[in-house]
Amino acid sequence: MTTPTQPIRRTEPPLATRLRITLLRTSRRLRNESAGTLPEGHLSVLSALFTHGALSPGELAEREHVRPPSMTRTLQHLEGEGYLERATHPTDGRQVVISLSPAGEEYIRETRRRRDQWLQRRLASLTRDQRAILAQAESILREVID
Amino acid sequence: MTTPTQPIRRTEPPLATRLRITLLRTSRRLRNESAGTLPEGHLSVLSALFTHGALSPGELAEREHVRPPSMTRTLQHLEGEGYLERATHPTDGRQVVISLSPAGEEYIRETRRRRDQWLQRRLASLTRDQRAILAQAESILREVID
DNA sequence: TATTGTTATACTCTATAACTATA
DNA sequence: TATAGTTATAGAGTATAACAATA
Repeated sequence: MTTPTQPIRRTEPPLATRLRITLLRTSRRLRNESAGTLPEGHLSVLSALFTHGALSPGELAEREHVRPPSMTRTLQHLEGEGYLERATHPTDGRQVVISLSPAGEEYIRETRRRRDQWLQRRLASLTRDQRAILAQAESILREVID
Repeated sequence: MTTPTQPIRRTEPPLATRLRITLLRTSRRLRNESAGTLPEGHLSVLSALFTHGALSPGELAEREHVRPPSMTRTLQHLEGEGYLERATHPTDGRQVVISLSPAGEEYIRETRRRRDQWLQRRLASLTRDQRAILAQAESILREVID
């Protein structure tokens, strides 16, 4: 039993809708590419340390939008895997200073390398003009989402 | 103690790297927009039912890349919240047919509406030419990631 | 007394293994 | 005997509450 009064959709969805679908689909695929089996939240901690240098557990918890006890456990795991180094703050004995170990730095570099490669393989078939459009679109998007 | 031999980076990163950063950042923001507090995996189930119509638990498990017992629990929760309807297969008594309730359909519609609105607000300040570039970029990206 | 971080404990989501019902 | 789904149980990850150490 069909519904003959319902017309087949011919109009293109709005730009925001098209972007939502394609951006979320692309990011899902990108996130699958990784240097190992660390969950996304743990990877995100390594990434923050890679980008911003040494941070305290409290700063990491706030930045990653998790509670301090959750960050404690995440850091314990990452330290056990050898991805982190831990030091005491030079002047404030309460604080702990977390930084990436060489292995942690390599993990994040390798993950980014793999994600870039995944994308690059898909961009390889494009023309110069198509790449230019993607480059311009990236700049536009980066501007408006900040 | 600085490293004076290390030059400040002046060159633009490659296109794939720029896209990776901006697409992942945008998708993270988009995923924050939702009609409620359902976790991403549950939302994804509603979305699959919205797009593909009625599906069995087994089909949903495969499509969502989770194991059948996990899907059973997800469906139990979503059914308890009133987002699903459950029926027995007309010819195969073993199978269960899952479909969206009106509330489930509204949940997914509202989530998509909010995400589109979030994006739309950010696209509002763009020129016609900038929108055209985003539209072309979306088509290009959609082609290459499929 | 306030702040930083950890430990204790519970809840959620997912997994593997074992079980029930139907084909 | 094989298939679809559920129940039993365990393992991650995150949360709140209580605690220890330092400012």
